[in-house]
Amino acid sequence: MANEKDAVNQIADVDKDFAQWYTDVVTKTQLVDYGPTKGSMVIRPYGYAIWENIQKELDRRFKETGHVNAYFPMLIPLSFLQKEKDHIEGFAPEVAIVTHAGGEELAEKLFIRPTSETIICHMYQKWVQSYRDLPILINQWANVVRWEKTTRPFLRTSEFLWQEGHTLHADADEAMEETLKILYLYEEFCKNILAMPVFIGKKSEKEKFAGAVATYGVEAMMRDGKSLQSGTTHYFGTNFTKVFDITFQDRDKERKHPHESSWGVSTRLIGALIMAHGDERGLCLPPRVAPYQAVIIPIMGHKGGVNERCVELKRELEKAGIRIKLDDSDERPGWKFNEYEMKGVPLRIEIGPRDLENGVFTYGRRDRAGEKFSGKLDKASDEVIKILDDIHENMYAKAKKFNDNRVKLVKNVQELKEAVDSGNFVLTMWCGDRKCEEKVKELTTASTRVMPFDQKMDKGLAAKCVCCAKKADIKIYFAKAY
RNA sequence: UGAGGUGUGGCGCAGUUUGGUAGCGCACCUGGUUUGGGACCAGGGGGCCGCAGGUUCGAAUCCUGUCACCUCAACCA
Repeated sequence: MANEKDAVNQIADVDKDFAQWYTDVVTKTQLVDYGPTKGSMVIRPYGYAIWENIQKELDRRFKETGHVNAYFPMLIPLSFLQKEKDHIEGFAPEVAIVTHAGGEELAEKLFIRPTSETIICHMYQKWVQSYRDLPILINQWANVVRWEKTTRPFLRTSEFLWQEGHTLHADADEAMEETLKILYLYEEFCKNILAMPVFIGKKSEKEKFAGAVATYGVEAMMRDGKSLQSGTTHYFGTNFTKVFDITFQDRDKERKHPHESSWGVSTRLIGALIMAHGDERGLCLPPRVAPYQAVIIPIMGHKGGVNERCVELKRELEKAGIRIKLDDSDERPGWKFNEYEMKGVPLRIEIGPRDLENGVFTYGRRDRAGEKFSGKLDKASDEVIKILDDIHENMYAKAKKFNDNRVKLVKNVQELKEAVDSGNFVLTMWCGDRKCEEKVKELTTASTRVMPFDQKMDKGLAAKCVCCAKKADIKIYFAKAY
């Protein structure tokens, strides 16, 4: 941890050293701290509160679309991992294995879930007999462990928190519909809750999940122009249901394998919103997930009933459903202004003797730092709700504009390289050959992100592959990725 | 895994080249004055220098090993 009380002067310049800025911000605002084992992080209360708000909003959406929550074990027999060939190849290198327990070596070793397809399919096999048992629409909130070579708080840690939905359907169409439904749900969530515009679409064969038939991605642009995969949904077909021998008897009396979908987002979303909205002052939290949506700072609190009025206002705003903090500590106001800006609190309310005389509150918005505004004290809760919504809209609009300005249409590898090197996504045409994808990666370090659903030809593009210049009809985003 | 860097009170760092009683700023504690963009005065507490060996009369400093973290690259959900 950095100096926790005098940190704002110590965060790196966001434009000069973005990586250091990120590390500084996540530690100095007390979102997170490093754990004692390799790549582990402690999510501190200020960071965990964001996760709780994300959970609340997502969970409500899952339930509204018919899903239920369950919990499966973290330790899984090693043999389960080996059933699906691509799955084991994809995950084996990063799986942690438990070999001893109870003071003895285990007869069958256990692995710590890096994801739960195997254990969940094992259980589904017992639960599914008839078409009447379908669909199964289960989500799980859990931790997973993946032994990564390099780690960064929220972006890639050896253990992280996520939700994973695993659904079974009687036919392919329904499973695919589910896969896309959740993809759009994630997009809507990112927009309306995180104020973060995202790029959605289908992943290339190279980038798809180990064991999936098709993978769809939610990609977010960070302010260094790199992409962060912020969520994925997968259509598994019958890949797992076959190897786990899950069958049901259908209306037509035939025994069939159900079709499966799976989808997830993780604490990486916290990293995404930090890097999408942050600036030179530190965090800038979207109001709908901010631990405190507003902070009240009394000025000369002992004078003229200022403190008392602040307490009253706090109660009033709480009653209106606003997450609010009153900071009546001994620090000076200027110190608090800077502190809460660094911590990204969307709205700062200042109340001093002068405000009380005029029946107003003075406020500062994090999305327009430096400016000051004034609102009517007797209508505070209505005003605050309006301001918070406006902050959300403004943050989204800012981010959208940023994204739009940083998507470049390119026709060859040279243009592609120049664009991604100067912090852009590119939209281009691709022939579909994996070799071209790999070559671009080798030459530019940029990888394919998603193929947007709108495949209509852009005026600025030609039907020739960005790499081999042969006929190409796939429109796709490339970007450097986290 | 490759290259580079860093480990010294809670945090940020100096001290290591040239071994000789561990220092600075912030934070913290006590008292007081303060309060509209990071206050001030006075007093005070806290570290054997990542860890393990070795050299030496003597090691934060030299040698060997080891661990952790950071950055870049590779890999990856």
